[in-house]
Amino acid sequence: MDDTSRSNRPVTTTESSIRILEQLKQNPGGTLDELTDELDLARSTIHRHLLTLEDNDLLVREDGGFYLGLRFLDFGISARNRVPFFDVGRRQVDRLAEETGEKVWLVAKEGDFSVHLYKASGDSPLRTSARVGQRRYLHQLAAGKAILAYLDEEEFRAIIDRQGLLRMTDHTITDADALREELEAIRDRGYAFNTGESIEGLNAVGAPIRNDEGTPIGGISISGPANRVKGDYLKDELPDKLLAAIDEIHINLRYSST
Amino acid sequence: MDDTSRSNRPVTTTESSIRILEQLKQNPGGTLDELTDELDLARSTIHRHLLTLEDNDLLVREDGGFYLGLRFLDFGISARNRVPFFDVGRRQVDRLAEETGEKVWLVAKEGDFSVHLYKASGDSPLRTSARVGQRRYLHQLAAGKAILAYLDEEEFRAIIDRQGLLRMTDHTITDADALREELEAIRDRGYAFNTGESIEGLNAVGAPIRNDEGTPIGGISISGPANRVKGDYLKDELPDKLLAAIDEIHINLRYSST
DNA sequence: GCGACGCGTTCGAAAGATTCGAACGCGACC
DNA sequence: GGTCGCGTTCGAATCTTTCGAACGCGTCGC
Repeated sequence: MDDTSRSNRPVTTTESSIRILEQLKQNPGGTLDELTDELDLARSTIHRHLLTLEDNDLLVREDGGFYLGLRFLDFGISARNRVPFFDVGRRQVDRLAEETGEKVWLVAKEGDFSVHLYKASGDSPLRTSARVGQRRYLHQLAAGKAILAYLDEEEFRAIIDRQGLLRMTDHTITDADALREELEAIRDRGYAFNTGESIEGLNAVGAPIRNDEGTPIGGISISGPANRVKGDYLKDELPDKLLAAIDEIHINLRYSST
Repeated sequence: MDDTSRSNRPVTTTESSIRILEQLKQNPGGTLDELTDELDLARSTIHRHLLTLEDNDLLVREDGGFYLGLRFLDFGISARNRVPFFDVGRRQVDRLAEETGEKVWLVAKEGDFSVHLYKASGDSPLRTSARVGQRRYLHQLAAGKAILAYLDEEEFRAIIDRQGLLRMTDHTITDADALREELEAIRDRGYAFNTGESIEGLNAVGAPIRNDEGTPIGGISISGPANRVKGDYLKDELPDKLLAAIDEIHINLRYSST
């Protein structure tokens, strides 16, 4: 561990609280004893943290278990609303979903990850595991690869170094050089494809949302089952519609920039 | 301060972190110096907290300011998804919005408050200040009053004692006895009205969602401008539709209960 | 009706992390 | 070239967290 030796160590108390919250997110309704088993902190310590977090409405106690408080929803929605392209992006996502009938996602880049901001489902009954708020690696998403393609080399390399290229399916690109090639193709086209790279049998097109300086800050993807979303529909029709939506967003961003 | 003397004091370090986050929610993009002014903590202390929170993706640094991280969205959506009636409730809210064309809210009771979980807008262009995630006092909402009406006397009294009856408009009920009478009427009817009690010119009907034991755990409200939403439409038509939706939810809750 | 179990709660002492204030670095602006 | 704004670093003092053990209370089983 290199963090341990750093002179400006993090605030470990806060980190303990965070770890408790993370654990409760993963295991909703956990009890004090369960948390003690899982967390390598003294029972009484965890208890004090729980009391504090409860006092601050960050967690609630129900039916003999602890749960994340809905106050997180306030913080979360608040964070989302401040994403500069959220409002415009959402409108375009709704429009795309209606137009295509497919599942359309709006995502934001934050740190090394893509965060799912908003989804519109069209009328596809497709039930994926994706949920608003989730973070995903950039390399395993259509919109994510589109974002990677427009990052400067330095940041791209840093992200790959830190996060690696985790394999999700047989089609996931896990080789840095192969990814570099792919990103070049994406830059040529202006958009990215995802053919079963995150979920087997799920195809998608993605394009980046970029700020005034051209830095990618988010993206949109249109996805559907591989047996229907393929061929010209996937290669031409969807990208056309997608790019039109992205253009709209970019225009709006230019005008509304402070 | 009576908290200070309590033997089991809260974890003050965590509370400092929370206060920093609250401050950043209120004042997005704040700088270290701004936070120092506002928070009565040493600059270097706040700095260490910021680093820690940043390390944990709870906040991000952008354009020379600190912002809440999108990780909160993950926590928040996660918390919302665990509300037992959320899925069913959302479907019914969508249906009601489509049926009536009005603005429909799904709320949950958490602690002393109502939390806005989900909204469907129908086609009303009405732009209220309400947002998903926000907390409101129970006494100033239609759904909130409906919830209060079915709480046991003990909890009702405790909430009023702790929170009081804050006035929002001239029509807000701020007298405990008047509220008691109103709640009795609500119990007779099975639903509650809100006639400009939270926002001048905004009327609403609300009904409670109750668990197996009859304890209210949430609610639904249908609201619209007073000049249109009034008379028989408000008094009969909307309540009928609302109660039908609530019934649906209750039936679903019975079946899906563990 | 008695004992054991699960769960949350409380306590005091020991140790360890947080807090503080001051000083440093860096860039931008004038 | 000086100053302002902002983030960063440091070491010492102290205040708080942490720990483990014990307590209270309800519930289940016998």
